[in-house]
Amino acid sequence: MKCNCELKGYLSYLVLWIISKKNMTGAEISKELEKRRGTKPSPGTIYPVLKELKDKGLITCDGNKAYSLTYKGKTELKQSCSFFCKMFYDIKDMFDCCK
Amino acid sequence: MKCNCELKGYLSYLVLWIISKKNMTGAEISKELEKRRGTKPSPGTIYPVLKELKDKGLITCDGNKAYSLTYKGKTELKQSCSFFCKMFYDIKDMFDCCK
DNA sequence: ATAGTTATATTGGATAACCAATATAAAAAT
DNA sequence: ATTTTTATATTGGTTATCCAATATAACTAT
Repeated sequence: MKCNCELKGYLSYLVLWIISKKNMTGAEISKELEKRRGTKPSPGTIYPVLKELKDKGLITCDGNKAYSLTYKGKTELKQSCSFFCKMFYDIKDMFDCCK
Repeated sequence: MKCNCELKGYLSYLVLWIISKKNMTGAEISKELEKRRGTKPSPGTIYPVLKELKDKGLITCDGNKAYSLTYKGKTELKQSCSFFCKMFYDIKDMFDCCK
Protein backbone atom coordinates (compact mmCIF):
# COMPACT_ATOMS: atom_id res chain seq x y z
CA MET A 1 0.00 0.00 0.00
CA LYS A 2 1.90 2.97 -1.24
CA CYS A 3 -0.64 5.72 -1.50
CA ASN A 4 -4.36 5.54 -1.03
CA CYS A 5 -4.81 8.13 -3.69
CA GLU A 6 -3.59 5.81 -6.36
CA LEU A 7 -6.56 3.54 -5.84
CA LYS A 8 -4.90 0.76 -7.71
CA GLY A 9 -7.41 -1.52 -9.31
CA TYR A 10 -10.02 0.97 -10.33
CA LEU A 11 -8.53 1.44 -13.76
CA SER A 12 -10.11 -1.28 -15.85
CA TYR A 13 -13.45 -0.61 -14.24
CA LEU A 14 -13.12 3.06 -15.05
CA VAL A 15 -12.15 2.32 -18.64
CA LEU A 16 -15.29 0.27 -19.10
CA TRP A 17 -17.30 3.06 -17.58
CA ILE A 18 -15.74 5.68 -19.84
CA ILE A 19 -16.30 3.64 -22.97
CA SER A 20 -19.89 3.02 -21.97
CA LYS A 21 -20.62 6.71 -22.27
CA LYS A 22 -19.02 7.17 -25.67
CA ASN A 23 -17.01 5.04 -28.04
CA MET A 24 -13.42 6.19 -27.87
CA THR A 25 -9.94 5.45 -29.16
CA GLY A 26 -7.09 4.65 -26.84
CA ALA A 27 -5.82 8.20 -27.07
CA GLU A 28 -9.21 9.64 -26.19
CA ILE A 29 -9.58 7.30 -23.26
CA SER A 30 -6.15 8.39 -22.03
CA LYS A 31 -7.19 12.02 -22.19
CA GLU A 32 -10.36 11.30 -20.27
CA LEU A 33 -8.34 9.48 -17.62
CA GLU A 34 -5.99 12.41 -17.38
CA LYS A 35 -8.93 14.65 -16.59
CA ARG A 36 -10.00 12.39 -13.78
CA ARG A 37 -6.70 11.29 -12.31
CA GLY A 38 -4.51 14.24 -13.06
CA THR A 39 -1.98 12.15 -14.96
CA LYS A 40 -2.20 10.49 -18.32
CA PRO A 41 -1.66 6.74 -18.14
CA SER A 42 1.42 5.43 -19.89
CA PRO A 43 0.89 3.56 -23.17
CA GLY A 44 2.18 0.53 -21.29
CA THR A 45 -0.75 0.94 -18.97
CA ILE A 46 -3.68 1.75 -21.18
CA TYR A 47 -3.10 -0.56 -24.11
CA PRO A 48 -2.60 -3.72 -22.08
CA VAL A 49 -5.82 -2.88 -20.24
CA LEU A 50 -7.65 -2.45 -23.55
CA LYS A 51 -6.15 -5.69 -24.82
CA GLU A 52 -7.27 -7.58 -21.74
CA LEU A 53 -10.77 -6.16 -21.91
CA LYS A 54 -10.87 -7.15 -25.57
CA ASP A 55 -9.53 -10.63 -24.88
CA LYS A 56 -12.20 -11.07 -22.25
CA GLY A 57 -14.81 -10.10 -24.80
CA LEU A 58 -15.94 -7.02 -22.93
CA ILE A 59 -15.07 -4.51 -25.63
CA THR A 60 -14.57 -4.50 -29.38
CA CYS A 61 -12.61 -2.29 -31.65
CA ASP A 62 -13.91 -0.92 -34.94
CA GLY A 63 -11.93 0.04 -38.03
CA ASN A 64 -11.21 3.49 -36.65
CA LYS A 65 -9.73 2.02 -33.48
CA ALA A 66 -12.68 3.21 -31.48
CA TYR A 67 -13.57 0.89 -28.66
CA SER A 68 -17.10 0.08 -27.62
CA LEU A 69 -18.74 -2.22 -25.11
CA THR A 70 -20.01 -5.60 -26.14
CA TYR A 71 -23.18 -7.01 -24.65
CA LYS A 72 -21.02 -8.96 -22.25
CA GLY A 73 -19.16 -5.77 -21.41
CA LYS A 74 -22.40 -3.99 -20.62
CA THR A 75 -23.46 -6.79 -18.33
CA GLU A 76 -20.10 -6.82 -16.62
CA LEU A 77 -20.18 -3.06 -16.18
CA LYS A 78 -23.61 -3.21 -14.59
CA GLN A 79 -22.38 -5.75 -12.11
CA SER A 80 -19.32 -3.68 -11.37
CA CYS A 81 -21.42 -0.57 -10.91
CA SER A 82 -23.65 -2.46 -8.56
CA PHE A 83 -20.71 -3.63 -6.52
CA PHE A 84 -19.09 -0.25 -6.58
CA CYS A 85 -22.18 1.56 -5.43
CA LYS A 86 -22.74 -0.88 -2.61
CA MET A 87 -19.15 -0.47 -1.51
CA PHE A 88 -19.35 3.29 -1.58
CA TYR A 89 -22.99 3.73 -0.70
CA ASP A 90 -22.12 6.73 1.45
CA ILE A 91 -20.01 8.43 -1.17
CA LYS A 92 -22.13 11.55 -0.83
CA ASP A 93 -20.52 12.06 2.55
CA MET A 94 -17.15 11.73 0.88
CA PHE A 95 -17.99 14.58 -1.44
CA ASP A 96 -18.85 16.65 1.61
CA CYS A 97 -15.66 15.51 3.33
CA CYS A 98 -13.35 17.18 0.88
CA LYS A 99 -15.22 20.42 0.61
CA MET B 1 -6.73 -7.68 -13.86
CA LYS B 2 -8.79 -10.51 -12.55
CA CYS B 3 -12.14 -8.99 -11.79
CA ASN B 4 -13.18 -5.38 -11.87
CA CYS B 5 -15.48 -6.00 -8.99
CA GLU B 6 -12.58 -6.58 -6.66
CA LEU B 7 -11.46 -3.01 -7.08
CA LYS B 8 -8.09 -3.83 -5.69
CA GLY B 9 -6.55 -0.88 -3.97
CA TYR B 10 -9.60 0.69 -2.42
CA LEU B 11 -9.16 -1.15 0.85
CA SER B 12 -6.86 1.06 2.87
CA TYR B 13 -8.73 4.10 1.71
CA LEU B 14 -11.99 2.55 2.77
CA VAL B 15 -10.58 1.57 6.15
CA LEU B 16 -9.59 5.16 6.79
CA TRP B 17 -13.03 6.27 5.76
CA ILE B 18 -14.75 3.76 8.03
CA ILE B 19 -12.64 4.70 11.02
CA SER B 20 -13.30 8.36 10.41
CA LYS B 21 -16.97 7.81 11.09
CA LYS B 22 -16.52 5.87 14.30
CA ASN B 23 -13.60 4.47 16.25
CA MET B 24 -13.55 0.73 15.76
CA THR B 25 -11.60 -2.40 16.56
CA GLY B 26 -10.20 -4.64 13.86
CA ALA B 27 -13.12 -7.01 14.22
CA GLU B 28 -15.66 -4.21 13.88
CA ILE B 29 -13.92 -2.86 10.83
CA SER B 30 -14.00 -6.32 9.29
CA LYS B 31 -17.72 -6.56 9.86
CA GLU B 32 -18.28 -3.19 8.29
CA LEU B 33 -16.23 -4.25 5.28
CA GLU B 34 -18.27 -7.41 5.00
CA LYS B 35 -21.40 -5.32 4.74
CA ARG B 36 -19.95 -3.33 1.90
CA ARG B 37 -18.03 -5.96 -0.03
CA GLY B 38 -20.02 -9.05 0.71
CA THR B 39 -17.03 -10.91 2.12
CA LYS B 40 -15.15 -10.42 5.33
CA PRO B 41 -11.47 -9.68 4.78
CA SER B 42 -9.05 -12.31 6.03
CA PRO B 43 -7.04 -11.48 9.17
CA GLY B 44 -4.02 -11.55 6.92
CA THR B 45 -5.61 -8.72 5.00
CA ILE B 46 -7.05 -6.42 7.60
CA TYR B 47 -4.34 -6.46 10.26
CA PRO B 48 -1.46 -5.72 7.93
CA VAL B 49 -3.49 -2.81 6.56
CA LEU B 50 -4.08 -1.52 10.08
CA LYS B 51 -0.43 -1.96 10.90
CA GLU B 52 0.65 -0.04 7.85
CA LEU B 53 -1.76 2.79 8.53
CA LYS B 54 -0.46 2.89 12.09
CA ASP B 55 3.18 2.83 10.97
CA LYS B 56 2.43 5.70 8.62
CA GLY B 57 0.98 7.63 11.54
CA LEU B 58 -2.48 7.85 10.06
CA ILE B 59 -4.28 5.98 12.84
CA THR B 60 -3.69 5.18 16.50
CA CYS B 61 -4.88 2.42 18.71
CA ASP B 62 -6.21 2.92 22.23
CA GLY B 63 -6.11 0.47 25.12
CA ASN B 64 -9.28 -1.22 23.96
CA LYS B 65 -7.80 -1.84 20.53
CA ALA B 66 -10.09 0.71 19.00
CA TYR B 67 -8.53 2.54 16.11
CA SER B 68 -9.01 6.21 15.43
CA LEU B 69 -7.66 8.72 12.94
CA THR B 70 -4.76 10.93 13.83
CA TYR B 71 -4.61 14.50 12.61
CA LYS B 72 -2.37 13.30 9.83
CA GLY B 73 -4.87 10.59 9.03
CA LYS B 74 -7.67 13.11 8.75
CA THR B 75 -5.62 15.21 6.39
CA GLU B 76 -4.71 12.19 4.30
CA LEU B 77 -8.32 11.07 4.17
CA LYS B 78 -9.44 14.48 2.97
CA GLN B 79 -6.92 14.32 0.17
CA SER B 80 -8.00 10.83 -0.73
CA CYS B 81 -11.64 11.84 -0.71
CA SER B 82 -10.83 14.75 -2.94
CA PHE B 83 -9.01 12.50 -5.37
CA PHE B 84 -11.69 9.87 -5.23
CA CYS B 85 -14.48 12.31 -5.87
CA LYS B 86 -12.67 13.85 -8.80
CA MET B 87 -12.05 10.43 -10.25
CA PHE B 88 -15.65 9.38 -9.88
CA TYR B 89 -17.31 12.75 -10.28
CA ASP B 90 -20.09 11.13 -12.24
CA ILE B 91 -20.75 8.38 -9.76
CA LYS B 92 -24.39 9.39 -9.62
CA ASP B 93 -24.75 7.98 -13.10
CA MET B 94 -23.20 4.77 -11.84
CA PHE B 95 -25.89 4.46 -9.25
CA ASP B 96 -28.45 4.83 -12.01
CA CYS B 97 -26.57 2.35 -14.15
CA CYS B 98 -27.16 -0.59 -11.85
CA LYS B 99 -30.79 0.11 -11.14
C1' DA C 1 7.64 10.10 -51.53
C1' DT C 2 9.92 11.39 -47.29
C1' DA C 3 10.27 13.24 -42.76
C1' DG C 4 8.07 14.26 -38.75
C1' DT C 5 4.55 13.48 -35.59
C1' DT C 6 1.13 11.06 -33.21
C1' DA C 7 -1.28 6.75 -32.00
C1' DT C 8 -1.10 2.03 -31.01
C1' DA C 9 0.98 -2.00 -29.26
C1' DT C 10 4.28 -5.20 -26.79
C1' DT C 11 7.56 -6.69 -23.41
C1' DG C 12 9.70 -7.16 -19.11
C1' DG C 13 9.81 -6.18 -14.74
C1' DA C 14 8.74 -3.74 -10.12
C1' DT C 15 5.77 -3.49 -6.45
C1' DA C 16 1.43 -3.04 -4.22
C1' DA C 17 -2.47 -5.59 -2.64
C1' DC C 18 -4.17 -9.34 -0.85
C1' DC C 19 -4.97 -13.91 1.28
C1' DA C 20 -4.12 -18.61 3.51
C1' DA C 21 -2.00 -20.54 7.10
C1' DT C 22 -0.35 -20.13 11.35
C1' DA C 23 0.61 -18.24 15.86
C1' DT C 24 -0.45 -15.72 19.85
C1' DA C 25 -3.29 -13.23 23.03
C1' DA C 26 -7.50 -12.13 25.22
C1' DA C 27 -12.15 -13.00 26.66
C1' DA C 28 -16.06 -16.00 27.89
C1' DA C 29 -18.02 -20.09 29.52
C1' DT C 30 -18.15 -24.13 32.12
C1' DA D 1 -8.65 -23.08 36.67
C1' DT D 2 -9.33 -25.09 32.25
C1' DT D 3 -11.46 -25.26 28.00
C1' DT D 4 -13.55 -22.93 24.21
C1' DT D 5 -14.14 -19.24 21.54
C1' DT D 6 -13.01 -14.98 19.61
C1' DA D 7 -9.79 -11.30 18.40
C1' DT D 8 -5.40 -9.86 17.08
C1' DA D 9 -1.13 -10.35 14.77
C1' DT D 10 2.64 -12.21 11.67
C1' DT D 11 4.71 -14.55 7.86
C1' DG D 12 5.35 -16.05 3.33
C1' DG D 13 4.00 -16.16 -0.95
C1' DT D 14 0.74 -15.33 -5.15
C1' DT D 15 -1.15 -12.44 -8.30
C1' DA D 16 -2.86 -8.21 -10.24
C1' DT D 17 -1.72 -3.72 -11.50
C1' DC D 18 0.89 -0.63 -13.45
C1' DC D 19 4.73 1.75 -15.79
C1' DA D 20 9.18 2.61 -18.50
C1' DA D 21 11.23 1.47 -22.46
C1' DT D 22 10.83 0.12 -26.82
C1' DA D 23 8.80 -1.04 -31.22
C1' DT D 24 5.60 -0.59 -34.81
C1' DA D 25 1.99 1.46 -37.38
C1' DA D 26 -0.65 5.24 -39.08
C1' DC D 27 -1.47 9.66 -40.12
C1' DT D 28 0.23 14.84 -41.75
C1' DA D 29 2.75 18.08 -43.89
C1' DT D 30 6.02 19.51 -46.89
